[in-house]
Amino acid sequence: MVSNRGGHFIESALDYEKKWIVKWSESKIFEADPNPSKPKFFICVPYSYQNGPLHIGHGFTFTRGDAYARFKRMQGYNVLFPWSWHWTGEAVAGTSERLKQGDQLIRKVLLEIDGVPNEIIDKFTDPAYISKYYTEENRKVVRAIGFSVDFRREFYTTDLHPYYSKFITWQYLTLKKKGYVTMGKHPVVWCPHCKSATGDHDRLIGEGVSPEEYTLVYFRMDDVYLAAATLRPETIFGVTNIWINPNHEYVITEVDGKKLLISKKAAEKLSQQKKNVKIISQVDPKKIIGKIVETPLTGVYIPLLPAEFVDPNFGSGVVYSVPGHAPYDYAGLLTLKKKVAEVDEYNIRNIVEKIKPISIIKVPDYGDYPAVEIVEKMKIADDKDPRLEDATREIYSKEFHSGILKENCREFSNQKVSEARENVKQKLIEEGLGDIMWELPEKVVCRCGTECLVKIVENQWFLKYSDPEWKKKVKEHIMTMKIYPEEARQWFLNVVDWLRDWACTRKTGLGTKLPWDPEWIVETLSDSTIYPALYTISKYLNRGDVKPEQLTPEVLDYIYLGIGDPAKISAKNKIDLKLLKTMREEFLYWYPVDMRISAKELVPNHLTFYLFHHVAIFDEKLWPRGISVNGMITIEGEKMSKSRGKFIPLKTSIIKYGADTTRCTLLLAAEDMDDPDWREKNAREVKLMIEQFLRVVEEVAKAPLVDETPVDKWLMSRLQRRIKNITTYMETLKTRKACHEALYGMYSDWRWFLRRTNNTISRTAVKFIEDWIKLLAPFIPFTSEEAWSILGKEGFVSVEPWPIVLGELINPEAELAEELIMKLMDDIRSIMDVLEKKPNRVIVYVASENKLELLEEALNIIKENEQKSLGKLITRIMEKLPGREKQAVALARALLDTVSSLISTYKHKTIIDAAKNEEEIYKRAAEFLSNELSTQIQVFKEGTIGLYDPLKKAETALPLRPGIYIE
RNA sequence: GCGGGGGUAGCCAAGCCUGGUCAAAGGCGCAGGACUGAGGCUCCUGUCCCAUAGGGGUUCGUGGGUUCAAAUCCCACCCCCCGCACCA
Repeated sequence: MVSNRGGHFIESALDYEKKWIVKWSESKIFEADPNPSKPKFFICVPYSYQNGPLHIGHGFTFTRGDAYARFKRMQGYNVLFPWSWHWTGEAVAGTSERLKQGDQLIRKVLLEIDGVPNEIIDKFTDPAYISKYYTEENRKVVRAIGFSVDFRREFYTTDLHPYYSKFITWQYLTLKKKGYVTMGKHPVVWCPHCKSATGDHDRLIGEGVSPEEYTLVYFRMDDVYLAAATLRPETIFGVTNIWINPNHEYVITEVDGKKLLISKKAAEKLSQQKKNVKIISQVDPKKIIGKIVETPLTGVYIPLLPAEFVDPNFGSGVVYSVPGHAPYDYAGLLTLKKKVAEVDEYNIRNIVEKIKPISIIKVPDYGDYPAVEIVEKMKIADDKDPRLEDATREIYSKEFHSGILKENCREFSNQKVSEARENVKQKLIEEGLGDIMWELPEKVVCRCGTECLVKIVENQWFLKYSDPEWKKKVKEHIMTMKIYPEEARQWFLNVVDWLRDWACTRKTGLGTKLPWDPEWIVETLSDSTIYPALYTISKYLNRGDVKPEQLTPEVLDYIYLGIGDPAKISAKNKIDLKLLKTMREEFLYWYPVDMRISAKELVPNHLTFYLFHHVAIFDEKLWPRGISVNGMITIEGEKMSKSRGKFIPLKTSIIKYGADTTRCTLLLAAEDMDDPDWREKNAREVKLMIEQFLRVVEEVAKAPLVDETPVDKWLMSRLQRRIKNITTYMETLKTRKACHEALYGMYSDWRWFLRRTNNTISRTAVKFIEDWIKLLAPFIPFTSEEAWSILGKEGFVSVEPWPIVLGELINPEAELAEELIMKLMDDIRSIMDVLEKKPNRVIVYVASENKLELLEEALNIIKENEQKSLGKLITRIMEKLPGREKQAVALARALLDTVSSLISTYKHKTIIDAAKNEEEIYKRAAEFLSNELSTQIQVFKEGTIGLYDPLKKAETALPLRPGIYIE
């Protein structure tokens, strides 16, 4: 067990961050034990592979998880947020191997990017040491960034860990028992030199290339079959001849009792894919040119012709020719017809002349012979033209997606090309006239420099994800889960559909041995599916209450499945009965997992496997309840890459900016499945904002308080809206919006408040600040704790109750009044801008009472028929204000604008009341406005006797839209 | 190719599901002003084009369509990112 010692903190940028790490740790507030009086919430993130330092990409996902955990904790849930480390896999072993071989590049990356100290790097030749080293390092980072983890439950994977492998052993025995693990074979990209599968990361050339399935089609020539490899077996109805390359070596081999004629290279390849491949004899290809062979299924006799475009290193080195539908084949014929000498040498002139394309596929946009058409259209003259690749791709794709076999295709006639392909293949194999051959579509070269080929690995263990019943259960469960964002749900469903059996064992690397076949190790993605269940009991194991060897399958059967008699199990395994029952209860208390948060790259693999395994093993009510996925980090707009230096360890940004700034910058970077972009500039801005927040709190803490200010009601009302929004956003994992509103939204309200009160702070305003601190606590917990203590509060804000909306404090009247003031200020300003001169004074004319009816009219009209409201309102205005017909249109439009902007936020009555109080509202704000605008503001009501109104602006006044005169 | 996501003003990035309140939130950058010994920080104002009274014009990848009304709905197209298996 990796020790759980504290005290080794990395240097954070900020002293107060270090302080709170210690306080949290000492107070144990994040350690979670079952508490029947509280609702539980189990949240987790996938553990990270320990082959390098945690980087800001991890930071993004994990901070979302932590923010959510903190939010739920403040909401009163008993939150379990555990942590562990993934050691399983082959990559670390690869690093060790490369280091042993003296690979300077890997050494450089380890030293310079990962920051491994020079004096210990030689120990990295031991894979286990690497994972151990990073686990120790990364634990410090997890603490430093303030994740609210219950560290008592920590573990790491593989059989290097005393009890993890016991858990995996139980898991695989259970899966096997239920029939979800089967044995089979599968093709892999293989290095003949290294004698191992060559994964993407182990390749010099050919990243992303995977084996493709070709069909071998057998053309009989006496007792030998020419085995042509094709991606399009359905085209054998259009075959006119066979191509071989006369300038290369061909052999006759015996495969499964049949004699096949293929290129020498193909025979070597095939020997990796089939048992008992024997080379019987060499064949001189020149000597068989012109011979006639029999087509399978149709029995048609066709000739064997020479073609240089046939690559003997690809496929079987034998190609059957379909000139009507394959551009290469048609071009091959054209070429051959021009090579008079060669044709005569083989004495095949007669044969060649007679060959005509055969049309077998109907396809839109083309006639009977698409290959002929495209070759002619592109003016391709011979089979060496590189554009044949494009032509082939075009025809291939077109025919696959929209082609239908014609009447001359026997029982396959009228089938879609996409269906017929599979059917013809099956038929050929059934009849013993075909087989499957795997081939790499592009060259792949192993890191060792050897060219790779495809090998069929035998006796491989698979997880049977193809099982339709299993799939069905998983899909049904996906339909009922909480998935954020919603778009991910369809993705999951697609993945389940598409998933094939998964090779779940490996021969090399770190991991846990397959219990019934210990020469295999359970593969990395397959040993990390239901481990959240282990968290529920791991604290007892870490404490030594249960010894690893006591974790037998029957003990785990009881804890996780409730199978067996606890008394007997207790006696047999010498586990205290009470403890055994406690573990069962604790598992049932925490399970299921309520929320798992991860990057979207894990949707097609880990997260889906996670669902499959839970569905396979546990009772339905223990299946995962929620998943949230997020995007993947880019750095300054570019993809993360160690070799290009686009890599920022979390530790680096914590040291540079502090933990809270790092957290907040990440959270603000993206939402849903969008990819967050880390920009140093953003981090600097966020840091300033956090400092500003702390300054605000300090000022409030010192400020003399008044009992009340006129905008308190407004402030409290705004606060309620903010609480509501932030809470809703958090509930749906909209962490960016939530964090943004908590930081910037709250700040903008606070600024307006200070402006309006001329920096006077009331007791109510302190309440606003308190809630602000709480609302920020999930995102910037260190700063929030610090702020909480600056305010003189006891305890930890991390465990304070989350603010709830107090309905009685929602005050639309107050909000609308402020909105009117802002609007008036804007209007006055925009006029001042146009005037471009310093005004002496501004007079505001509030509409007279008799215009209130117009407002009401406008509200009703909009409500009832939004379509012709303008016309109606114009009519009403003309009735109401006779003699003002000229202005009616403008007035109506202005009124409608004003009203329609308010109607969605405020109730009818609120708007009317505000209009009634309009004069009062402006008069109360007159001093404020005068200061803001640096001029004298006077407020009068339209119709006041002796009103000073040189521009007749009072007449233009409408309710909620006063007339303005500037001089 | 298949599947998923996306293209919004100088940049980043909301809005799109539930059409009108959108010239379009917020942040940055830039400009002006306040504060300051000066700066930094902070605060205010402006930042598509035109306009000497709160106005008008043209914008949300491209092209069509639906609608009284479209960044928002529908169709087609172009472009970008991610995953596609034995790799964590």
